[in-house]
Amino acid sequence: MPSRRHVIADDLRHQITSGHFKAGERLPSEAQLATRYTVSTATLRSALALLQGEGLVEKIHGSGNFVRRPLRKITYTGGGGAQSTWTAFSTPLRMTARTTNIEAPSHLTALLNVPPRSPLTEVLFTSHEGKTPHSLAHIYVPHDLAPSTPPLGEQIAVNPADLRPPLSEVQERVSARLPTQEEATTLRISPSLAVLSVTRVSTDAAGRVVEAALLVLPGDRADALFTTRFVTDERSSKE
Amino acid sequence: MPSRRHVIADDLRHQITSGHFKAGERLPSEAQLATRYTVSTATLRSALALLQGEGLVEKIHGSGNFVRRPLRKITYTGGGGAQSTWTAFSTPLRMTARTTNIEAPSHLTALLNVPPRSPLTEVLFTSHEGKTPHSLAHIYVPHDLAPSTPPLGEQIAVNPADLRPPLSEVQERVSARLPTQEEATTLRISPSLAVLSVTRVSTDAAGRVVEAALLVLPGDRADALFTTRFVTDERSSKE
DNA sequence: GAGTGGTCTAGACCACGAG
DNA sequence: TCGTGGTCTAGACCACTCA
Repeated sequence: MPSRRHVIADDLRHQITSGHFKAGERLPSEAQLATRYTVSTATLRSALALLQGEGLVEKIHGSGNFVRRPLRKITYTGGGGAQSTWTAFSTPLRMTARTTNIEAPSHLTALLNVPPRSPLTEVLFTSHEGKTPHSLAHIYVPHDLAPSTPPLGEQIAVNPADLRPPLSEVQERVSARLPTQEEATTLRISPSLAVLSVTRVSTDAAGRVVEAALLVLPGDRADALFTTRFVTDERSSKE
Repeated sequence: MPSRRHVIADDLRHQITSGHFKAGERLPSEAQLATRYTVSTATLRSALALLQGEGLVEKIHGSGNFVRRPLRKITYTGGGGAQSTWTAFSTPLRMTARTTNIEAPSHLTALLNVPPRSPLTEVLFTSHEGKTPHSLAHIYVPHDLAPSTPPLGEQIAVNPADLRPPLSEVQERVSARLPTQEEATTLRISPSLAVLSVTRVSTDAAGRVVEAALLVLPGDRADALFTTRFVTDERSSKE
């Protein structure tokens, strides 16, 4: 049984995908739409909430509902061996980085395998496409391993594969969840739009954790790709 | 500025995590809770919606709101080299499988690299812990490669690593999104609880796609783990 | 200040579940 | 049948944005 909000959401979705409402454009106000569909504002808002969860609409308090600009999909390449953590794009992403020295908070000591309040270098990365934020990364490196020259915008920070004593292992834990309020604000996404969260821990040959990275990617415009190749000898070496 | 629904959600969350409301228990009816907190039912429901998105509460139409039983977290191990797609658990998971022969629908031909309407064997897997569904998997295998003895409940179906001509590559694409209505129903999760979606494509040495698997895991009780080890010789061979 | 979305109310009626 | 959650209304008032 189709509820009104679904019917309205379907109609609006069609008008958006068919180009009747263009990318970046402001939709009519909720009051106008409610009148047009002869529903109450509450019902209309719940229809918009559906589209918001799909990443089609962005609500901006005080100014309106906007058709979300469909951004280039980004793919995070796992395995730690890529040239850069972010794959290359035809349109280069603009990156901003902020480096801080902190003392390891409790939730990081286990991850980095360091004593509490060890000195760390934290790098906060944000990638943008145009004006829209695209992804978020917190990277933590033990202070004595941090590069003296802070990395610039070309690639995402610490790139352990090339710069460092050889890594022995990169472990990436991927999960799906809703964004925290802070993440939703920074990424300018709906609190109801799922994000992909990647926790990457890189270990060197000595077993020391060289880097921990916490990445947050909006679910509608990013995914992660992991490729495993097998040795095609008779010894199918793995593990 | 804390809204009422957040205050209520915080309070209920605390009562759940502190054990005042126990796992599996039914909460007071929405009308009762609304009275207790002196808010309208709409406000109370929006508070419950927050908890639902966190996976703390399960709503069952017609019978009540229940504290969701915190299930064992499952970890999907990537890389295709694990003994079974699902790692072992102290409490074994119950698996149910349903095998069907179908003709490749359009959205699969590209994935499997086969002509339209090729014969495929589809295996639909559901894992359960107790009575609660835990994960969902659609596995597609070209019909002539399908094992004659349908796989049983111990491990997830087609396990290419051991049974088959050696694989050359396993590619896993991971994304985060909200569940479809069907997935939400099957997994008995809230439509607002993010799921982790894994598309795994296994290729053999001849470049033929041997298996495609579409996995859906509830975000609050599953994550995926990818481990990459590097050769610790002087030749840091990768790529 | 005018217009927008955000929160909330106090109801009504419908659909589902279990006894 | 009865109690539950699901949908919806027609407002009110508040908070934010922008000219």
